Amino acid sequence: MFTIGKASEQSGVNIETIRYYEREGVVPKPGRSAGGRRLYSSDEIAKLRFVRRCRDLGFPISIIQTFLSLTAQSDRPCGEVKAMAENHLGEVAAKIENLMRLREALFSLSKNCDDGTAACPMLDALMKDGFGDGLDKQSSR
Amino acid sequence: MFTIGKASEQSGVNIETIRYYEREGVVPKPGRSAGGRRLYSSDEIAKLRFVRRCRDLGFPISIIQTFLSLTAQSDRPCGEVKAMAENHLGEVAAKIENLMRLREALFSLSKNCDDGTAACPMLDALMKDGFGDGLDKQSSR
DNA sequence: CTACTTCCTGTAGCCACTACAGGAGCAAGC
DNA sequence: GCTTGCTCCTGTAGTGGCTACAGGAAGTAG
Repeated sequence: MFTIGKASEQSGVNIETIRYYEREGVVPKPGRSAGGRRLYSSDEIAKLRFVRRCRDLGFPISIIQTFLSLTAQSDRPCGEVKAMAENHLGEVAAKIENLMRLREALFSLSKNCDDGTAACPMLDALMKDGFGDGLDKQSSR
Repeated sequence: MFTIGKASEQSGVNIETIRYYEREGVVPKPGRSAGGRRLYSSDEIAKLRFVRRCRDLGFPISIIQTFLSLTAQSDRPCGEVKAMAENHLGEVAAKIENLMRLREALFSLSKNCDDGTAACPMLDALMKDGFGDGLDKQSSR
């Protein structure tokens, strides 16, 4: 059994984040020592690591909770998992496209700026009436 | 002079967001009608539109405030603006790279999933010990 | 026994909004 | 003048996913 510090080290999840996950019910409450400290088994640490990897892949907590309940079943319904993963993959791809359009817009705005001169053409373009209002929101968030 | 609804329409900024920007001091407080309603001039609406465009480009509010104070100066120090824009451009490019790595990871995980079968290899891979802990955080947020 | 580290709970802050609740102002039609 | 319905007002709370304290208790090394 491991204290929260060791669990954090081994799972790669921040201590505060582990407690947050516990509060939110993402992972089950661990046992406690006589002095009231959390004690994690290797299995519980594996679960934390799983959550972190899913977060690194950009899955939201709500999806990860579904994943966790699926991993708890002896048969792991692959179809559902695949569908959610591919849906997320689509979102990631869309985000990439948006960001690439954004990058182009930023690039063409900034390349007109000559260093050092007054009357910045980039700010002017953003102030003007007709300029590109076609960028998607959410793109960079 | 325009009420907040018209200002919202013309600037593309949500009504609630306009009030939020006012509270936060992003844009100056507008005048009021006898009945206490906000009244916006065309200039103030242009400022709101400027903020929205910058947000669409992914600039954080703090940077936009700097932009606004720069546009208020008669000479607009282009060097500074360009530096901030290029810095942001770098961040966007980094985000794209991270997301592309993410997309690859998601793709290779999900393509091993055959629909319908039990024992999902994707979930297995994420549970296992040795699997890729090399993905960057923040990448999809 | 002391100093130091790790842990505990609870709360507040981050970003940039968004979503109410409960009330007031205002324009058009009758 | 009165009603209907729309827009607007303030203030507060919620979103996601953490992160950062404050103030105290437990454990450990010398």
